[in-house]
Amino acid sequence: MDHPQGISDTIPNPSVRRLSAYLRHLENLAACGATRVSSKQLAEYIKGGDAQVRRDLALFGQFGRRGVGYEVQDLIQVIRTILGTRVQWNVVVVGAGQLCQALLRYRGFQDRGFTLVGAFDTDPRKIGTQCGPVTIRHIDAMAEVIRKNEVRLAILTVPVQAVQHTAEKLVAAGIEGIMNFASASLDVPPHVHVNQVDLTAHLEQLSYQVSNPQTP
Amino acid sequence: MDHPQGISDTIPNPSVRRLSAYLRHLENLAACGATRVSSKQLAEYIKGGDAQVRRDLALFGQFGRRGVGYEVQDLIQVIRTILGTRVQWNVVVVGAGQLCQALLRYRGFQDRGFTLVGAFDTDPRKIGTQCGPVTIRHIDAMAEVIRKNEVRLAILTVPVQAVQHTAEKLVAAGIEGIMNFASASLDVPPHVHVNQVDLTAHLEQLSYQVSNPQTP
DNA sequence: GTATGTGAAGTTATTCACAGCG
DNA sequence: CGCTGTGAATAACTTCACATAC
Repeated sequence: MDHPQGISDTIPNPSVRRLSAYLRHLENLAACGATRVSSKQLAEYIKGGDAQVRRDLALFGQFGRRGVGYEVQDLIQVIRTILGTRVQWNVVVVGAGQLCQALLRYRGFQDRGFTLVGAFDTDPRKIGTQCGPVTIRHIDAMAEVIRKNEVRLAILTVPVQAVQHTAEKLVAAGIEGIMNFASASLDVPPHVHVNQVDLTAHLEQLSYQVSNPQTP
Repeated sequence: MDHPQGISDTIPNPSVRRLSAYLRHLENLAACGATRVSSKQLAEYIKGGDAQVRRDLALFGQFGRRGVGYEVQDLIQVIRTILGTRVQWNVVVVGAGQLCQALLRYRGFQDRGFTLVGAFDTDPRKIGTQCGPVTIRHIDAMAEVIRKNEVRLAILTVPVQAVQHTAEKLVAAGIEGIMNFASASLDVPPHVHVNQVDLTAHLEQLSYQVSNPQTP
């Protein structure tokens, strides 16, 4: 389906990823009291070209002013609308290790549209522990928490052996998006989206880049 | 410069990222005792096509056997050679919060070529704390640790306001690659590589995907 | 039969460059 | 003038399809 104006309803994946980056910079600018921003400034933030930025933003409408730039607050709202984070998302964390604790205590999620409403584990020693704003509960209580809080997103920080099995529980409970920190590919139904976060891979990319200096 | 055989000495960025994913799957396979793998199997892991996998692997030589597949151990060695992780890298962490603790206690880095040799902060209450295998030290001791251990990579987990200033200290101490968890773009000399890790962005991608079901 | 390696074709994404508006 | 929005050109990446080897 085509939109009346030249607005595509299918946004290229690289653009969607960059939208998050723009949003981070806009948040920083807003915190500093800036009201306007140019494609040039946003381009510097993502270390890309200004044409790239304008293309990305033009994908879903025209709200820059020629000769002037973009309104910071407007752009924040527009990007949050695209990303779906003008509404608050409830999120659960499964696997109550150190990483889970770090995530639960991290302040940034809340302001950006994500509320961590529960954390689960099977280890009896962890259950009952208070961790930031939530208490660790047994994984058997998970489905109920997900249903009652209309949770659609989950963060998986369980060990690699447990990850597929846990993902299945999440899917059965109605979860539609999973951020997975374990190094295993999840087998889930097509309507469930998985986002793999591999911290080792990030170090490996650096190792590659540092070992191959010609790489730009 | 061209290589004698059809081997490019410049590997496309998406391919380098996939190499890490292949490596994770190969590690899993090796742990299960598998000795061979096909492009089809690797493709399933990354949810891509088998031609893609073969292209990626053919970028740096031919070591599959037609009609058979690839040797798991060989492939592990080859990919680690490309990524530069057959040698061990010493890494420091700056910013001794919860995330730092999670990273220091994470077992996966060591086996994959990364040894965390130090962690630093400015908060006097944190200094002296034992955290996994290392003790938190004052940031003034950082340059010496980096020099003595020939550290080239660093992980930044300091708050966003401190990040540029801390990055400069790292660069001055000779660091060449930075994994940055703060939502700010670092201004560093061109020989220093930065890898931005934005956990909020990952949730935003999921939010977008879940909100736009038609997206494949 | 099975699975790789790779030209050729196709697709997607980025950059150029400039018209158009403030 | 400055900065956006965008066709047109370019570059990057992916997929097809098949010869080749086991």
